[in-house]
Amino acid sequence: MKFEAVTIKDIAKALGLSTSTVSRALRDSYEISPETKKKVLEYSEKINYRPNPIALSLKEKRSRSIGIIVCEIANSFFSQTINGIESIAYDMGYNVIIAQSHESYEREVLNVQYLASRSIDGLLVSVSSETKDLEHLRNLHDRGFPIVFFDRVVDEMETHKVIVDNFKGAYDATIHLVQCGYRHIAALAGSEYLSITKERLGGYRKALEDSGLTYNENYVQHCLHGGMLYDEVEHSLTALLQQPQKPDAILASADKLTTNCLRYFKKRKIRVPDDVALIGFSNLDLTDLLSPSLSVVRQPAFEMGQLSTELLIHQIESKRPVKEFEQRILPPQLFIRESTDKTLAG
Amino acid sequence: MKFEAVTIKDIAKALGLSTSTVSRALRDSYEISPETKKKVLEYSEKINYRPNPIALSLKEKRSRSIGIIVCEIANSFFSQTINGIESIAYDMGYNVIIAQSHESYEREVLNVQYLASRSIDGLLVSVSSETKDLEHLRNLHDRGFPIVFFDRVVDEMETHKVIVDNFKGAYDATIHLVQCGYRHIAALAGSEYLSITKERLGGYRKALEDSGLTYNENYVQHCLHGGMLYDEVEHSLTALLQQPQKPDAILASADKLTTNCLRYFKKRKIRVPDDVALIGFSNLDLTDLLSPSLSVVRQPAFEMGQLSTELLIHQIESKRPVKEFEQRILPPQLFIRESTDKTLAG
DNA sequence: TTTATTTACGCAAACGTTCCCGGTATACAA
DNA sequence: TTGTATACCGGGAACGTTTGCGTAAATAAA
Repeated sequence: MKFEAVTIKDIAKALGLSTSTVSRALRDSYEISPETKKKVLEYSEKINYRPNPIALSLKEKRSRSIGIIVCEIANSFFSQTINGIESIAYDMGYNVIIAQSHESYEREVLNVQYLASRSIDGLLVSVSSETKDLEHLRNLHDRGFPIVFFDRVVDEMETHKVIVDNFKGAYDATIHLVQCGYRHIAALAGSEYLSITKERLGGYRKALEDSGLTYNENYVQHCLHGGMLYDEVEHSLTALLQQPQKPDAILASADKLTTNCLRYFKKRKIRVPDDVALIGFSNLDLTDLLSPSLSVVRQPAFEMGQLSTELLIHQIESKRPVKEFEQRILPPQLFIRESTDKTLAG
Repeated sequence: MKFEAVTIKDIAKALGLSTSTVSRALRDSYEISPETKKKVLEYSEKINYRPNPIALSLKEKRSRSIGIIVCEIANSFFSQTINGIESIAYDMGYNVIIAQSHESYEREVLNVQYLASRSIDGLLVSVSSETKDLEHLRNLHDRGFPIVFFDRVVDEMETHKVIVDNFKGAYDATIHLVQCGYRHIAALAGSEYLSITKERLGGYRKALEDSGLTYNENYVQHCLHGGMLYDEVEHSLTALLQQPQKPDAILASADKLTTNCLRYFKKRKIRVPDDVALIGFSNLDLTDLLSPSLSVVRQPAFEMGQLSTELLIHQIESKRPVKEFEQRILPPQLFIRESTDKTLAG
């Protein structure tokens, strides 16, 4: 079933004008008499004329749409980011096309190719946790295609990047644990390939050292899929709890990691924070309703989306190739709740 | 910054052929000799030729993209539905453009116009909770534009519809409450305009009557924004708890309604289920981790997305106008946990 | 050898829009 | 009367692709 829309030709025919005249009348050109303009405007209003964006795209060699690649939209952080992206994009006359990698490198590559072939004007990317090789993106980038990374960025490419201060987030969270009296603090981290993992582990380690605690390699476990798979988390936690000196606190460095941690403890009837404390990175808006309520490091997701989009559209609309790239770092926020603070339990 | 892609003309020029020959060679037409085909294929592979979808769309009068309108992607039910939609759409060579109404009628209308003007081939809609007037959709539908409703459907329009058996979901949940011994069961419902609200309240009422309990109007409260605004929920719950006979159980008929209910009880230190039991519709995947763990009616969101998309694409690709429309009803699933079952408390 | 058929390719129109390059009609000055 | 602005409008190419039609050469049938 095709859906026939009204075109500029229909208007021209109906009014006995040429398409060029109609086009100019619609764009309010000085070359068209007021009466003709009025006729054209009224008639196109009447038959509800809408310019065909496809035809415009073909002529202008731009589609006024941008692509987004994230691992999962069913992740609070990313859905909040997307809200930020949309708010700016729609205001500036762009629409967004969202693609999910589901943390798979293969799907990420396919998505990039797919979006590129759909002639989008730019790309907003947060890489999958499996991504090591960047050829699929470098390819585009080298040809001058606008790409902005957010959250999960890569060092190897020179583009705009918008991240949260992951080092500080993890540092503050760890210091908080130390202040609460925990001395055996383990880290449950995401994929080793990810920038955020490295930065967060860096903050964790520095906080330990600054507190006079020793950094212990065996206290750090990685989950390649960032907690998407419960089994992975279970495996890592079991390993941590089998250490000669059991950890008394855990820093989880991703949303799903944090909640799956809690799920594990609940299953095993391990009490939080009495047996082990838990703090994690999370943008869920019901961490306060969990049992126990969760202490979290929260990221300004909406703002990250907005900022990334502004940078991207700015680059898209820039006349000259952009050579100077910015890296913006936004502050995380720490929320203290029952899962780390025994005095709050109740 | 524009991004120059390689076209069929470039290939033609380089190989000393006409564009038609190149085009046919690429489509493996029988009219082209094997040698020419080989040359064209090799060269276009070498320079990484990708057909321009914009040009194709213009010619074929279809964009191979479908629009989705939901209230909020940061809602588990909808993000799961979108996953289902994407899984089918991408398989069938369509991409999806997502727009959010944020439960605002005005934004829904704008989104419909925007998507329609982007020449999408079809629309997947779950209306906003404010939507009463359907002119914006009927307009398109009357002109033969493919539209499929899911979850929040409207009676007034003849199209494919995919819903969950809301009546049964609410009925089963209410019967469960009765079986647990609750006798004063209130309902916290969403917007009165929504199909799901009516259906769920219908099931609630029937279950009460079948159990020999009287349906009490004062036990039903509506929240126009479906729980998006905490204040609305607070207001409704306060009204319910001020009834002469305080309810001993509540059926919440939307995701945000359910969680905000819990938030309210937590704030007021109202114990669940001891002071009041709570069961709600929800697709969150951590209702088991809440305090107390939540009894819920869960919807097959992913399947709804898949099914809706299949129906839509089928209609888009149908040669003749589709006149016979289906309404598919999927079964909900009941999960019993601590918030209603005192024997599970722990 | 003549005629018919096949093979392999090019030309040009079309999709909807913009915009450069004209053209014509009227008005007014020389 | 001629020249020349000015105001208004149309023709047609272009964006990248597909496709109906035409046609030359090569081959097969007569």
